[in-house]
Amino acid sequence: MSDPFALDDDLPPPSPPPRAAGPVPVPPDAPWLTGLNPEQLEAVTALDGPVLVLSGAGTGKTRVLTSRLAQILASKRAQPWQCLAVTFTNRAAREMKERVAALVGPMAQDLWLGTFHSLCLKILRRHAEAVGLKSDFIVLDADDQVRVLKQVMEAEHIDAKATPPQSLMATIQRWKDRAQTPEKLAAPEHATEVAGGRARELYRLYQERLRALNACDFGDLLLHTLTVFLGDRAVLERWQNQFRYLLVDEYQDTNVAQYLWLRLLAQKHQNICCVGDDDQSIYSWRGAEVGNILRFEKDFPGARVVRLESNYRSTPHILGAASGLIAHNAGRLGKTLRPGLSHDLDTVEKIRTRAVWDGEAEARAVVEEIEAFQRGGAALSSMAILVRAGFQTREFEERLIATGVPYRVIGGPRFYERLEIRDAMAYLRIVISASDGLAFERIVNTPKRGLGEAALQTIHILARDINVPLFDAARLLSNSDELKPKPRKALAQFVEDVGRWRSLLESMPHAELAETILDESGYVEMWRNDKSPDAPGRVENLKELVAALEEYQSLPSFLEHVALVMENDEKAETDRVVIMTLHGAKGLEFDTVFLPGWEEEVFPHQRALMESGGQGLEEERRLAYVGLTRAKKRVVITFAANRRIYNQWKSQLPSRFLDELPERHVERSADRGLYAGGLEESRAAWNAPSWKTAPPREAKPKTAIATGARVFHDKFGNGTVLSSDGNKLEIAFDKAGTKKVLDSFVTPL
DNA sequence: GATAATCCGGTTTTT
DNA sequence: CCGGATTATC
Repeated sequence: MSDPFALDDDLPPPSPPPRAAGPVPVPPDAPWLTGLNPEQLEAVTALDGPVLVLSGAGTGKTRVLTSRLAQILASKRAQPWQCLAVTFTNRAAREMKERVAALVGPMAQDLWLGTFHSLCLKILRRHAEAVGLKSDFIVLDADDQVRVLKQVMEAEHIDAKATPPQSLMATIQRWKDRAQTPEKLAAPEHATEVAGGRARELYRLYQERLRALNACDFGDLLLHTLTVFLGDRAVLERWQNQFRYLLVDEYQDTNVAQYLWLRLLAQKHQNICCVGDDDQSIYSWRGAEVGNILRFEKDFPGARVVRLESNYRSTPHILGAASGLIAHNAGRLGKTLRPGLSHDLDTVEKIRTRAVWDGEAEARAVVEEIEAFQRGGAALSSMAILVRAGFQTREFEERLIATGVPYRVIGGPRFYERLEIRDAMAYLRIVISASDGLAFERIVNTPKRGLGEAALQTIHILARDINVPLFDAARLLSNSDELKPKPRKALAQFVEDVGRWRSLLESMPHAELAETILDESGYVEMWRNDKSPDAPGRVENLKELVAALEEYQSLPSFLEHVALVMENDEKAETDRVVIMTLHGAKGLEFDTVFLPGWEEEVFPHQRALMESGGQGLEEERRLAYVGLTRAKKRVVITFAANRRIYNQWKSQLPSRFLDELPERHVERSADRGLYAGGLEESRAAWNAPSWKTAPPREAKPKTAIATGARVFHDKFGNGTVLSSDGNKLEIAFDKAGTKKVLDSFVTPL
């Protein structure tokens, strides 16, 4: 395999950093410099040349980043637009922008500050032609990506069962993460593993298809930008010259493509400052390379390394527990978190572990504690339940609902990823841009207009033959007699509708236009008539979408925003407990953190354990470290002796991580009848037969179902049997109408 | 082309 | 065992 870090192009040796034209000394009492500890001060003021900041959890890395930006600007080393600051999430970007603005004022507006993807998009818009795109190319989200790939696979007669498009997509993403274009993708060894050896070819075809659609996916934003830089020295130099100072947040999460991107841009001035923590690297499964931290000193010779080890967030017990745990990982860069604040060890709580009987008892225990803290005056929003995986949230939700404690689950399907929202946006897209083939496909027969596979195919063939967008092909077909009268009429109606909406683009306010489109297309109507239980919610969401539109200048600017910012803007906070995954919690902090489910195969997760080489386990351990270090005051870890997984009872073994917590920082307890201890004790207890058997399921007597009987169906609810034919029943359901159903799907009432 | 039955998988997730 | 996605059937 070729070295993914090798760049095709021979880059010029870095020229010595040019003397900045008269940097100005910054007074040491500048507001962003006061109160910094010596290491922080060094990280903030070492402006010239490469700097690597190894920043442990809670050591003030955001403070360092924002202060450093303020320092660069105040020293007049660069104008705001000559500074590039990169984050991974929009949330982090927003926070940084706000905090810099607080220090330097409106100048912050002109910084190049954003996520890798948004910055790449900004750059790529100017050089799109160099990679075969027009500058108004669209950015596909995950859903559209898979749909495109699926089409490619179908055209190539790839068996979708042997190779699910999803998994090939994941493979391609990983290639893109490592900056492997189809051409560069070295060894055939990759290509042979997946899709019957044709993965590489499919990758190439997928890229071709994207280009034909004038579209790119998230990975392409980076990859294309790299291609542009490498393909045109003048362009590269233009950007290298502009960005005199680079700052990178969460550096341990960068993938190879992002790393190369940074290295290219920093080559000229060498003023790059990366902030990261190898112990918080928890995204290797999506291409992040912790190794980028290790490479830094090699690729930027003479780099200054600053370690931030004073923790201003957590108590000494929490830090001790977290440090003791993470010490079990091999190959760390090695940092020690020290308490940066003074604590009275007599009053500070040890972290607590608690053994409980099962998941229900766990939820009860945690919620009881939450209520107790609340009675003690703690805000609910100061407490969080951090789970390993999404399925764990349910029992907590149930318990919180039962006790009436307000809560909020972070994560889950996001607003702009919902089916109805994506459909609605496809309508907006096709109105704005007739050439948006994906949008056309998505809604041409939604709601149903009687345009089936046959009609779609005719449109596709014509579009391909005369090389026009699908919508134009549709227009031509609606005036010809290629199609049968019915679909032809439906298509003509659709084309006319879109044309009418398009003519309103200029004259009608865009939110109103969107409302009109959703109304006249019958799309809202479709959901109003839908009897499924989530239909009313979808209608609500569509209303919300229209409301959200008001906030934007125009439809295109709205769609551009949505392409990159797929987050929910949650409304103003009432006081609620948060439930979220450990991954989602990175970068946040809470007074009290509950860490449930510390059991072997739950956490560390089974799949991580199966991976070879212990890499998976180490990442799980880092995840545990992230969890512990979210807490300011106290941590409560729980683990259950029994857990129902996929509705099957299993007896659980306490997580090995429990044994890795240093005893002096931990207070262990167990609910009545349970062992408090670690692995050894519970191994003995494990085989006790008492809890291995789940209560046997009630056997259902098989009764014949007679005409007129009342029955229940999982999907359709209660109904009355009208007639039967062998094992087939015709049933009039109370809510869902009359259906034909097999008797095995209903139960007599 | 719509609807019902069957199959399959079942961590983490941003952009 | 539950649900989403695919397949099978009318």
